[in-house]
Amino acid sequence: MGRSPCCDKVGLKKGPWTPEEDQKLLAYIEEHGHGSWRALPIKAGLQRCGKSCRLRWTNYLRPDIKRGKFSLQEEQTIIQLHALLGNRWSAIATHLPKRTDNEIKNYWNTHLKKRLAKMGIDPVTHKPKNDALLSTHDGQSKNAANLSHMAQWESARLEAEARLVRESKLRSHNSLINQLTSAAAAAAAAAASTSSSSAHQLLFMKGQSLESPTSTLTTYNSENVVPGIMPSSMIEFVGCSGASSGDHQDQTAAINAKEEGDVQVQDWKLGFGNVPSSSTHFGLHDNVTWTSNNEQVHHDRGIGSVDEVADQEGFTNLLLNNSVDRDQSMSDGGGGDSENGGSAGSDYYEDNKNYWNSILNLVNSSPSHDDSPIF
DNA sequence: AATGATTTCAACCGCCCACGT
DNA sequence: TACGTGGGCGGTTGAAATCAT
Repeated sequence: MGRSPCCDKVGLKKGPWTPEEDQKLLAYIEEHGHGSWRALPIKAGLQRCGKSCRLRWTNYLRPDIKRGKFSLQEEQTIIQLHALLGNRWSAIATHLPKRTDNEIKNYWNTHLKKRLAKMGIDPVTHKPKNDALLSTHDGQSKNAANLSHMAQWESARLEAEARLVRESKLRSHNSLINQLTSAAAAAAAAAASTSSSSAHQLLFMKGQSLESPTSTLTTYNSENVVPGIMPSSMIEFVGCSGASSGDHQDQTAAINAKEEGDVQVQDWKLGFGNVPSSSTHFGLHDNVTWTSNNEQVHHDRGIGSVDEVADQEGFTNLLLNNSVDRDQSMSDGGGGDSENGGSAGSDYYEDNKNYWNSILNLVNSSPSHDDSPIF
């Protein structure tokens, strides 16, 4: 049906905001709240359209915005949530308090996307570009069935969880939560009973809902489709709130990770099997302090070439690290082989477990309960 | 120091959805 | 049910900053 412009563009200012305009907007909102964005500019004495005012407020002037460099934890969260949610920046932003969707989007496009690409990971699908790596291990077929079941089950569950988080922000209907959870479980059980022959394909479920084995869940919302599932061993979410308190050494190891270093694909390949947990320690703690809110305070330091390498490795290894947060919640999936298992298949399975668990932790630790809007 | 290339990010644009009438 | 409106979202743009030569 088309849409009329949000405002009459004639005579309205565009482009960068001046400090005076910022001050007017801030003062007005602080006193009155934004109310109707369309009506706001006139009331506030601004020659801007309401949409521009809203954007300026939400992306820049809002007092609860954290600006500046993204921490490693934030980077990991973005990457994992992007694997889960795709380019749904606002949904991702709900898991990163004080960061705006616009900022996250920009950071993804300018930093993380390129970094993943350099690591040999397709930033769109979160699949390794050379996924032959995944199919040549002896003994892997033994785990394929379990993996596919687990992947399907978790995918279904994650869809429900992600949905749940969003819904809970809009309204707190516990009954809906129960419905979604049970629906996810039921659908997943049905999906698992029809597992295909290719665990590989199931693990890396494509972005289209038609290709998703969990598409049965879309009865309640088609947008829940998981757009891309990252190879599970690639990323271990170290800093999720449920298990982060003891991991500051690992976190600090890669803080200040220098962007666009020479990330070796070999690193990724290595990590796909076994990454020694000790490899994530670089002893850079001196340069970072942590607040009680788990936020980092960066101290100035020169980053020499050695540091750059170490930092980049830190980022890489934190992405690849599979040593943290062993979780028992998936005990029905893999027959109990431990992290000490030597076979590539076992590691592969274990890594999947960790990846899914980390995302579950991430979703479960959603900040949705404490980030109420100011206005 | 000058210049061109590249990167960053604030801001805009157009589309979509929810809601009211 | 159809339509109008407001708000939100994701993609894109372009000026400014930074880097490389």
